[in-house]
Amino acid sequence: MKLCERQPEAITPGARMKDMANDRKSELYEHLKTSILIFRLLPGANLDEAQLSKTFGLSRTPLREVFRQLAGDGYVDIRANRGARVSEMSYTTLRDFFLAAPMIYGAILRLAASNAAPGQIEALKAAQHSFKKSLRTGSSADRALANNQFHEITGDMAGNVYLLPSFRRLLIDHARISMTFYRPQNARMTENVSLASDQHDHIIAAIEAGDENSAAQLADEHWKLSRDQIETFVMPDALEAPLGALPQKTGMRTE
Amino acid sequence: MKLCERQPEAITPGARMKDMANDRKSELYEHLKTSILIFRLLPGANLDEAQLSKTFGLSRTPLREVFRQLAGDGYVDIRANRGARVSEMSYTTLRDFFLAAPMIYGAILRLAASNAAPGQIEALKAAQHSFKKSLRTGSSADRALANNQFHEITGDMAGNVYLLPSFRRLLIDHARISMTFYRPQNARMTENVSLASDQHDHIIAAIEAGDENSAAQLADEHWKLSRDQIETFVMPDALEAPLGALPQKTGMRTE
DNA sequence: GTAATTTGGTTTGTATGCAGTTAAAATTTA
DNA sequence: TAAATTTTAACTGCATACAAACCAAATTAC
Repeated sequence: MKLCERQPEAITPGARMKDMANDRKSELYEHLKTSILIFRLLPGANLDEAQLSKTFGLSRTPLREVFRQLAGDGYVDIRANRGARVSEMSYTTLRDFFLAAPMIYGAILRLAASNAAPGQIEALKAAQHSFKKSLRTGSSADRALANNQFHEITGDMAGNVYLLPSFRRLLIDHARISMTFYRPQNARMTENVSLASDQHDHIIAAIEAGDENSAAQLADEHWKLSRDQIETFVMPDALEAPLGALPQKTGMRTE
Repeated sequence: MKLCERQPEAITPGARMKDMANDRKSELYEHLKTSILIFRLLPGANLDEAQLSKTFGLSRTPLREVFRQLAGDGYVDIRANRGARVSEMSYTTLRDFFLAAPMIYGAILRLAASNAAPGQIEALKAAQHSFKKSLRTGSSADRALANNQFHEITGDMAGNVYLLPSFRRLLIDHARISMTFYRPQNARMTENVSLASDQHDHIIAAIEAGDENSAAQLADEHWKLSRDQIETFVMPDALEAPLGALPQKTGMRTE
């Protein structure tokens, strides 16, 4: 969404040539970002400077600056003398995720409802349109990216510079976790996704009405649905285990 | 605290030469970090590549990578073709700060109490020792840095990768806000700082006991004290205004 | 005299070559 | 054959040179 050093001003035909290099840079950023979000690049994968340098027509210097930015945003880790790798997802990070997500998501949607600008609401509706389309015709990667886009906009609406870093970090792994666990064949999952889409509509309505409390409650419901979807994978129907027992896991100790 | 690409392994005499460049890099990072925290570099100030390059004996390439990292951590902003500037502190960011800080601080201290490792507790005690020393003999910059160090360690204890980005961002501006508003001549302020030190001691005790609820409550009290200190500056005694009327400001609208 | 434009100097962005480091293959040795 | 050591190839980090963009002062046009 944002490459912090470039605001997407109107591109005049004459300016297109001058911006080529900068475009290649943000192109590379977007490419790597989406590749990581949809698991085209798996956690732990090495980013090959030489190859990316060739395919994107950039020398290694600006390439490495993009790596640094991706590291700052949480997409990759940089280790001394060993290049950049896609940031890992371990069992402990999954636990961290379950602890942090409900709190941050609730706060972001609450703030979004109280701060959203008209233009942002239009952008959110457009994102929701894309999301619905991806449910009908797209791959699960399309779905994950459209969903990611929807929630990134809610983050922009909230516009709190202190909450956004954590929110963005959560969105990265939320997309990746969804890519891991989503199975369109599963009946419950397709139903859940349809429910999620409905919740998006309600979220838009709450934001448009400036209804903070409603937005916060919807955030909670939306989160719980997403959590259930993960649990549906972790504990599939065939086992016929009582799903009601699972939520305790959220608070358990792993150490 | 951390320069993400280097873990401080034991430095053998023979390895010193090899690490020189890397040391200059992390030295530069620390220098800029502390300079920004203690207002030696003011918000909006330009970072001069040429001059820093000379004074730190680094070429511009690694220098710019440090800029990128500082940008990722929230210390500076990088704008296309216009270099790096110390990140701004506006009236709206102050409002964002007041909204986000209580929530994040509470979560971090709660997690710190449940996760802290013995070595980290020792580090926290050492940091508190430095903090007390800075109260007696140090400048207000020393005090801000020691306090920052104390809270950074609590963040490490919590160890939640999704909450840390926001927590670190908050700590940056908490230090800067303190530098703005702290006046050691003011009697109430010196009393507040002494209270803060006591609270640090209680926080250490709660963490050592693994008492989550107590830690969370102390976080709340510690935050409120800090907030009062800011209010003491915003509405000084001389005006003899009812302080009880002020807390509403925390929730007011600025748009 | 004011506004627009050009020009020179400064700063930022990129490419490339070299030096240092790591990882792996090949050789030696027991 | 297995372990240890040397060699070799590939990759990462840094410095420098060059190109592009920006800014401000000076010139020109009106």
